[in-house]
Amino acid sequence: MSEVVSPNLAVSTVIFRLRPGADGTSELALPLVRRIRAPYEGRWALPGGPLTAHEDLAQAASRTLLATTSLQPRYLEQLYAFGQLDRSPDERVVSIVYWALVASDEAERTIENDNVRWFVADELPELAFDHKLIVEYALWRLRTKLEYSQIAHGFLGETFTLAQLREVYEAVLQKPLDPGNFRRTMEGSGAVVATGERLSGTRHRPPQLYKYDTSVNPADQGPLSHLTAPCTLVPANPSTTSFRTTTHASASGVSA
Amino acid sequence: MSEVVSPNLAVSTVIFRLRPGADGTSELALPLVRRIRAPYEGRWALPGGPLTAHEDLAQAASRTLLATTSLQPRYLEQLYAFGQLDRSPDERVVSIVYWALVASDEAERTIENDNVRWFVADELPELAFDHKLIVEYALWRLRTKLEYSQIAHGFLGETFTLAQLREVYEAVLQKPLDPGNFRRTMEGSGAVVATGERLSGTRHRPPQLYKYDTSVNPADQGPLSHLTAPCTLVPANPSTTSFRTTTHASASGVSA
DNA sequence: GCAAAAGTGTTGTTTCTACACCCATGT
DNA sequence: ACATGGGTGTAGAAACAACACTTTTGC
Repeated sequence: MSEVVSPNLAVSTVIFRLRPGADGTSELALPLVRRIRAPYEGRWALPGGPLTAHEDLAQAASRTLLATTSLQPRYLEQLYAFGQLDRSPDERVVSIVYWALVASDEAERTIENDNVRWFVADELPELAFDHKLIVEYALWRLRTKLEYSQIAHGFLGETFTLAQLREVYEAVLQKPLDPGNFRRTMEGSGAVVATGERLSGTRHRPPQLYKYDTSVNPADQGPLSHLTAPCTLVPANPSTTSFRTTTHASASGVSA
Repeated sequence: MSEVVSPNLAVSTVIFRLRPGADGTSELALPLVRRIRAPYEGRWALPGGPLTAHEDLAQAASRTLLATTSLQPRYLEQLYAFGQLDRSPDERVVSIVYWALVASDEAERTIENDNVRWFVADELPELAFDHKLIVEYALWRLRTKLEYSQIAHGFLGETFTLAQLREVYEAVLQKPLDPGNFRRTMEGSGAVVATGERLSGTRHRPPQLYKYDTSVNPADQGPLSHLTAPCTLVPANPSTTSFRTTTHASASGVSA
């Protein structure tokens, strides 16, 4: 109803994590917060809030994220600005939406309650505003970008096995991948490098641990890489997986 | 200096056209407008203006575009929202930037004067604000997207020869393409369809005229295709090239 | 030994690339 | 006839996909 010249500006974020699913594989999940005022009171919505005068857009995304869900993402990128006239029933609101990835261990720290909850990405309740459309777009971007960039490690800890990495791809793309070809592709891209350590405690041959080669930053970000993806390099917490790591460098390592 | 909670919201557009270059090939050009007030008075800047309360983001882009350069683009898509704190010296301004393509004949209608001028894309003057960065990003997007989508016809008229289409690719990607392979790729993608007409008046074998198959809309837009690219389908004006078209359907046509 | 996943090798298919060559028109 | 780009054919290279097979651990 307001006749202000400059519409209200808000920032929201679609956050993704992977969590163990029912059938042994991982499934995509995202956190929603329940609205506590009109419009759409009681409905689930994306975490977000108004942009304040002295913060960046990405800063605003991080801040509202932390405030509503207490999450700190490992990857954060702008998704799209939504400004349809009718997206909010009363006032005119333009939302600049970000999307983010968090590692599983970080996601565990969420305090879930009546107003904050993780939902499986393709079993969402009715959402407020146009948030359903926004989530669909974010999902499309995630799936598309996974195939030509190195964002997958946003879901993982500092080190990981190629099987874990493959599981990320399989969960997001929703299709099985050939382990042999996957290994070759990953090692061939140079984006991933063996640490020399191995993971023991599995009931089979201990797999090698890998980490991302941060020096390799292929041209998939564009001239805005320094602007859009400052959070890509946020170091992960030490892995809190239930496996132990041993350090007997094997002969078959790629680069020691 | 303003302490408003909601920053000012502006919309700008990076518009591209192709025009005949010095060496016989085409070159990318974009229109800039001269600023007539502080800050950056006298500097060249992207066309744009404030978002008003009763218009869409894309509408605002179209409106300001028409007002400042009297251009109507054939393709319009959101590029990015720029919101750095220091991008304007005095007030806080968040700019939602679009990028657009116009056909050559449409571009001819620009009324160039002291305050509106086309510049070759990689020979720009000093620009106001962060517009240099914005143009670089738009250029990157154009070049990237050209390779996996069907936006090239945004530069062309309703019908065109494959040589004209190839010229678009060569000018934007700045590298020569093999005519034979280009033809096969284009025909194989199904995005382009022969009209049956041919272009006469050249001093060699008359090439076939093609048009875009509008029914083919591959999944390169995402769930927002209906939202982001409403201008993609704007029909072009009848071709005003200096060639004549004849209509003798030849036997070697692909589909009549 | 057996199961199970790690890791390597191989083969056939598809796609890409370079380039040769014929075709149809204007001059 | 000849120059010029339109249009087609094709052989080699590279990338991809499917799947067999060997290795190393826990049990």
